[in-house]
Amino acid sequence: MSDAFDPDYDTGRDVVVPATILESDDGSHGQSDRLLADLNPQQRVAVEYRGPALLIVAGAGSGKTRVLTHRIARLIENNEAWPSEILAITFTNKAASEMRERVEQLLGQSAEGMWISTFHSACVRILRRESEHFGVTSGFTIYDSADSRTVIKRIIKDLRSDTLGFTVSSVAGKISRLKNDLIDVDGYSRQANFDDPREVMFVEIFRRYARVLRESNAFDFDDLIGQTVYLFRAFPLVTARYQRRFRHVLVDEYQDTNHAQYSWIRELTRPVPRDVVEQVGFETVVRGSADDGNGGIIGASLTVVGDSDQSIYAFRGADSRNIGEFERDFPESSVVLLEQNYRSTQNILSAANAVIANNFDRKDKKLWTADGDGEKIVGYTGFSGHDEAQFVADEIAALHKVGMDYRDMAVFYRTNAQTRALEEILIRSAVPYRVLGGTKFYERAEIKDALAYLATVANPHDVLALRRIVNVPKRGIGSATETQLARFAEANEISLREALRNSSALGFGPKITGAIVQLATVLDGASAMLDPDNPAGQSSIAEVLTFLLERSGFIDSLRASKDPQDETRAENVDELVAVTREFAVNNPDGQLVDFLTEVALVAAADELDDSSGTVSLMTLHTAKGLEYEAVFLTGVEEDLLPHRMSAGEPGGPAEERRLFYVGITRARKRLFLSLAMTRAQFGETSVAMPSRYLQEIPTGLIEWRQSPGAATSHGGTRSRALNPPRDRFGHNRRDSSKTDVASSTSEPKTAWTSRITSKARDNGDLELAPGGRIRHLDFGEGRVSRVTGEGAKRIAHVEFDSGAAKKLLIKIAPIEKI
DNA sequence: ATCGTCGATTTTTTT
DNA sequence: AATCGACGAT
Repeated sequence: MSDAFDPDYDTGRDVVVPATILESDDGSHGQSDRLLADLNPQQRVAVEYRGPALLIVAGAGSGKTRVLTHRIARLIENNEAWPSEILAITFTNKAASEMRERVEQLLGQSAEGMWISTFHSACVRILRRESEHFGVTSGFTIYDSADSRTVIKRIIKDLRSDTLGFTVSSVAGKISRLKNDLIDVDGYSRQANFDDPREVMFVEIFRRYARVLRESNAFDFDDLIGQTVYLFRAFPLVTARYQRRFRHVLVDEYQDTNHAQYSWIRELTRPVPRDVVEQVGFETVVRGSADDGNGGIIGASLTVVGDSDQSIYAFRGADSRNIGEFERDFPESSVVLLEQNYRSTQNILSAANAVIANNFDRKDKKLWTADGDGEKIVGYTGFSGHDEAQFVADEIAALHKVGMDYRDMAVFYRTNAQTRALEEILIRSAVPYRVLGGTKFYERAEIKDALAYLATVANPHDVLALRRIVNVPKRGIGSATETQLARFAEANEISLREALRNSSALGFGPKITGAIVQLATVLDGASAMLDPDNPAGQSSIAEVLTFLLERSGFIDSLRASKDPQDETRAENVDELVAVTREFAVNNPDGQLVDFLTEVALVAAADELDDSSGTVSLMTLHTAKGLEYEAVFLTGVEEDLLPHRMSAGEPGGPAEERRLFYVGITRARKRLFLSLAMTRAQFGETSVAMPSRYLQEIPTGLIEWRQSPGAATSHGGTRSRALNPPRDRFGHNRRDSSKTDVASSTSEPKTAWTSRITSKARDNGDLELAPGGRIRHLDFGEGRVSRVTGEGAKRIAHVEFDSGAAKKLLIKIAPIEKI
């Protein structure tokens, strides 16, 4: 995203009122009717209403994105606003790009100049522009939560605060909550009780944390919002440029905004008083409608869309009261209610309505559809998590058989840990799937290492990044050496980076000194490659990254390693280089910091690739805002949904219910609710109880393939009668006898386990290494050339003696070592 | 400084 | 089950 943005730019061009505006007063001109034609009456009001503030209460699937995009398009098409006067805030990057696309589609032109982005992206953009007002440079690093935790971990260790019961997560959570409430160290200490040693310690931790970030020229996620609010409040003249530019502010998922985000919106939509206008001395005249008639500028028009029933982020500071109190906060506001649902069948909606009705402190709202009841919700109680997973896999296969695309199906779960069983079974059942937001690509250690190299180049002050790579690959720089370097830097008041360069003065052994100086040279060399004054010209990000990876020895150490996983890691790093190239194509003017920003702000749902043709697996949180033809909501059990951890928290069970509600309302045609009677966790198996939320669904809406009661009282025998095995997947038939033999020793005498194991062979963790020989049932003997992938998805690349080269999924391929 | 082993601890959700 | 940290051996 190139930043050719200037807040003063082009808002004032429109001193002449376009003729279309005069015409539009009676709402009857032809051109824009196209934008209203396919809207219901409420949606129309939401699109056409003009006023200082509008709250659109949009039930699930009621077409809120449609309303927002049409509203924006209409503002533009009617010449009520220039594209640059629009600011639309969404929750994820995916939602933002989707909205941009749809607006462009409606307008038939590019939406250039509009800001359609997430809170965090918008804040980064503002902060980088205005960084001169802070003690940071525009090249600041963004610390993700893992980075924050690393910093906190070191502080806790240094201060030995674990003796007072401080843990990384408790401190990280508290700091995050404070920042979301716009409370900084000083603000906190003002009301802290200093008689309490824990309080004193916390203040000290908080203070050090803030200092580390400041010295590292870094912001954490929460700072991005909080510091922007601070900027808005402290520098009215700066803020006025944004307040003047953005005449129409639209916010999606308003129920998930926290206090900092709320304040951000508040500041941005404030009127600009006359004296500020005069001080700034805007060169251009403001659009007539923004003139308050007294030399000032009226506040921007604010449109928020939300549904308090879908508020599922209270745990991290989201305050759905923001939506409840909108009318009080913005006195001249209006409210539009969207209840007609265009997504799901009535059976699904009735279930959702019945469940959410149990939350008492809500405005009553009932979703309805004109599209009929549809099929019943299917319920299934498995005996174990694996049995449940098998049900999911079977139903997916059945749906696929009758023509449903894999990409139209999704499996939801409360916790990421539940993916294990699901993945195992889906692999065995040959169902193509993707896990969204599991261990993300950018969270892998080797990727974070490579990115840390880039971060040290982009931001030489970034101590965390430098410390991360100082001994990666192993250079013989252990903690002792590192501590000495840090002390040296502090004593001489130089940066750690500078200390590295001058390390020969420290009297380390020649080997270590050489390694340190070599690292400093590589980093400086990379910096030079990006120097705009470099006579050789600036290098691309990919070139810099490749330079760093090669000269530092990082990539070689991975390639030379004996650990077979390092080969995969090297491939991941190569993949990262490819990502930088792709970034350069999409962002011709993109600088290194822009790349690092983009990488830091990707969310789980952003990974979604609609064209992938696979079933999507994700947590219920990630699922918000998405929809699928068929949805499998798994693990509907007590202690899981609602989660055990939510029980103690005030409002916890209600929030969990909303989570369940969000899951239900993602489904268009088919909804499957499943649970297991026993679930493995911490490596132990415990008994699970059906979720209380299940009882809240009218019994007539669910057709139980195996009800919780039946599963308990009749053991496994009943399940097969009710749920006869379907035939599919003939490809393993030939070695089925072998599988039976292998599993017969340990197989309990219940029918349900055999349902799973007889399906496909399982080589489990068969160890294969490059160079090894194997025999394949069909292809004969061959040599393994390499092994890629991890866990259940490990793939052997085999060159068969017949000459054929094949890639085989190790877990299920009919192969054996020879 | 690095590697290996043992034991503790973990799992709620994420921009 | 799997990761992480502490500790001891090399």
